[in-house]
Amino acid sequence: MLRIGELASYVGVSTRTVRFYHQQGLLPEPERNAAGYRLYDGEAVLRLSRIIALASAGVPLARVHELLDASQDVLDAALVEIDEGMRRRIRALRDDRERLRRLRAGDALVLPDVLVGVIEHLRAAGIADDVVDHYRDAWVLTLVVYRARVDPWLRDHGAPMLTDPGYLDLMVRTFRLTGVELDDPEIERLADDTVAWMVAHWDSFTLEASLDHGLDDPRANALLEAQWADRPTWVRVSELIMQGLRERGIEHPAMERATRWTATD
Amino acid sequence: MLRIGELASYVGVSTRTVRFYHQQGLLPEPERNAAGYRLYDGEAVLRLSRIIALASAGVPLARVHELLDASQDVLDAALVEIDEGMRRRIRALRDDRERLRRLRAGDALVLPDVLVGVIEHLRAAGIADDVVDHYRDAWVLTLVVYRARVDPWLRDHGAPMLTDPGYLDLMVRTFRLTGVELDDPEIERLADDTVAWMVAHWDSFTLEASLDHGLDDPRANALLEAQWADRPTWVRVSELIMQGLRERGIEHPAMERATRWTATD
DNA sequence: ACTTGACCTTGACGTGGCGTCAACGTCGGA
DNA sequence: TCCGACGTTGACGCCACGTCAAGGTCAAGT
Repeated sequence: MLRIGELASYVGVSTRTVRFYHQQGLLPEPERNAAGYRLYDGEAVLRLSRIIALASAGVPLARVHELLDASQDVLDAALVEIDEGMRRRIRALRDDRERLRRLRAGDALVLPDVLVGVIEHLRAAGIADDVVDHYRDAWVLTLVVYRARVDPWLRDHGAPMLTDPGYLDLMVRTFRLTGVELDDPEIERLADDTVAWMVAHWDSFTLEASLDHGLDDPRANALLEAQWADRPTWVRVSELIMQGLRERGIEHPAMERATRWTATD
Repeated sequence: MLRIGELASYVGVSTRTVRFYHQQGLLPEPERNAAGYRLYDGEAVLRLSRIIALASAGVPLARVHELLDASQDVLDAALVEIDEGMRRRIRALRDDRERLRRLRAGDALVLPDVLVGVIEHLRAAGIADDVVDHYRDAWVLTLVVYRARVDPWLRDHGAPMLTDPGYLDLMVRTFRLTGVELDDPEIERLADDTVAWMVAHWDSFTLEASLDHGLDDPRANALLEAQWADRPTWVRVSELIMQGLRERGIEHPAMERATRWTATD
């Protein structure tokens, strides 16, 4: 007859675990010797082995309880279901791991690939880290509050724009302006060039669709605008772009918001 | 400014989670309105997003706490380590799942493939389920108490024996004897044939090595013998085989144990 | 002005599968 | 006889929240 420590070491668990299984009613309490020590036989070893086999496969103890005395058919059906659950858990873990990988590649937060590309481009172009961080944070905020509306916009309009080399150049120029005086002549040149780029490309991804993001939650917008408030040069560029577009006869109700976003994106 | 419910729904967690993060010091307590409601700004959204990004990737909150204000280098190093941990967890889950799969194929307990094959052969040969179960349980017990010594034995000697069609026939005949009278003439015939098989095959996997399992823990052996005690025909076959081997001049200190095991295996 | 119903507050307890004391009794070998 | 390893029960701890309970507040509609 085995004592609890021997039993436990045979099947590779702790004595605490064995006693816990007794307490849960999974393993019947065996006979005791005069001192109150538990004494186990081969049957206990077998039952405990079955419990461990199921539990170590991730089956919750409550299910183990049901399955120990179930028929083979019930057991088989349950095992299929448990296997499916494990498959899902593995996939979830793999997804987590993939997110983690992109969390490294994608600058410590999970952003769509196209934005990660933009951010890397800006860093490679020598834009200061804190400036890029600020831009990244603006996107994170936007995605947090508008994920459902931004995802399709990014796919349909943002991606072609944000991967266009000409537009990326304009962005780099915008970011280089951070902190300069508001009457710097480059600001006006940049706004003009951006308007020119937009006009040249707007046939390909129609104006209205690209401008109307549908970002219409006032509370959320207040958050987002606060994020831009301490970047006056960017705001100035936006205003000039908006003005330039109006001069060319382009108007839209969502334009004020839209130009702010497309210009500094 | 956002209230806690808006903040929580933006980032996709419960209000309880946000309050919990406050309690843990992960997220600073924001200002309150006159009624005591928490009011959040964009910075809180960003910090909470970072927490969620890490936590939902499986990083323990204690680590999240460290990493939130860590340098990029420290963060990167930690993420590599966390990724490694996730890789291990995924592999462990996959192993569990594989064990679960074999737990179904392998008769509700995890046995080496060669034994699963034997058990399936016995079932296919029409041996009653409870008899096969008993045999399987004997193996489970053996593996539980002698895993380290049985695994190499199985690999070197058990596997060739237990996959030999002639030996499998002898096993089927042994199992068919379960429950017959001890003076049934088939018992003696079977013992003779088994001795003949052993003598014919013993050159190929030397006698001593195959007989000496090294199963020398008396407490464990008592368990195992109890498992055989209620199968008198099997024990009788063992004795006759041992006797037959002795008549042919084959002796070994471990023989009594060994023959019991090889004969009824 | 009043109601309604959704939201907010703090605090306490529950979850699962054990780990880890604490405070004590027993066993086996030197 | 003594020591150290082992056994007993009971209670609390862990993690990341979920879920009441017992109230107070807010915004919209009547």
